[in-house]
Amino acid sequence: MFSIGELSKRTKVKVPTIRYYEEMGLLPEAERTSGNQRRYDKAGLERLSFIRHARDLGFSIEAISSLIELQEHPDRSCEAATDIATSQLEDVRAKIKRLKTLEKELSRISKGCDGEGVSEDCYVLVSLADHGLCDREH
Amino acid sequence: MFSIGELSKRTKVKVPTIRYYEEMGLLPEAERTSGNQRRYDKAGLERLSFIRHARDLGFSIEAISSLIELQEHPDRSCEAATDIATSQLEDVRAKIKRLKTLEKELSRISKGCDGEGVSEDCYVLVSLADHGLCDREH
DNA sequence: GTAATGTCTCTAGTGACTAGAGGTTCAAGA
DNA sequence: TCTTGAACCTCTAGTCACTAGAGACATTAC
Repeated sequence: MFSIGELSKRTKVKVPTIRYYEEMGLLPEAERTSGNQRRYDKAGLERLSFIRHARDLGFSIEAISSLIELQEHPDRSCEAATDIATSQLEDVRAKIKRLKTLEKELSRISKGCDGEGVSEDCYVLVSLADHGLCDREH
Repeated sequence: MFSIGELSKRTKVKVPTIRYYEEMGLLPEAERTSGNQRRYDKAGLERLSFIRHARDLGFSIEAISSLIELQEHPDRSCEAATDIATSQLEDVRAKIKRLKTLEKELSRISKGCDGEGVSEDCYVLVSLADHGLCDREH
């Protein structure tokens, strides 16, 4: 059994974040010492590692809740889990697409001014003011 | 002179968002009718279009504040503006990079399970539980 | 026994909005 | 001119996933 600080070190999840996950129901309520401090075991460590891994991959708290629920019922169909993963993948792909468009536009705008002139003539400011100067929709 | 609803239509920025921008100091306090309703003119329209365009490109409210400040002093050096744009571009590139790593990992994980089995054997759940199964750091 | 560090709960703040309540003003038609 | 209904007003609170800080209590090492 180890403390919340120890769990934090091992998982690299900050202490207040662990408490937050407990409050959100991602972690079960931890056992307590007589002095009311949380104590964790291997199961707690594994659960938090799962959460951290999923968060790193961008899954929402809500999605992680569903994934954990499934994990706790090993006999259920895992369709929901693959659905969640697929939709997360689609989200990520959509974000990449949008960011690439932004990148092109920002790069074009940035190149338009070397920062040595005066703001009146600055291509950055001028192109923000006039959407018509953009190459494409974004 | 036109109303906030009209301004909203023309810029495609929602009415509460316009009020929010005013509160944040991005828009100057609007003129009011005798009945206390906001009225805008061409200058207001241009300013809001600038903000909207910059937000679409992912600039923060704070960054936009600085850009507007520069815009209002046409004689100042525009170095700060190009700096802001460059750093926004770097941000976007960093995000793309991270998302691409996620995409690879998510795609690998997704492919590992067709959703037809039972959650105990689900590769999605198993790989979230065991970071060691990942191809690379993310 | 004492001091340092860790932990507890609770509240409030972040960014960029969004939603809703409850009240007032405006513009168009009868 | 009156009425109706849409648009407008302010204010508060909620979103997401934390993060920061206050003030009090517990644990651990010496």
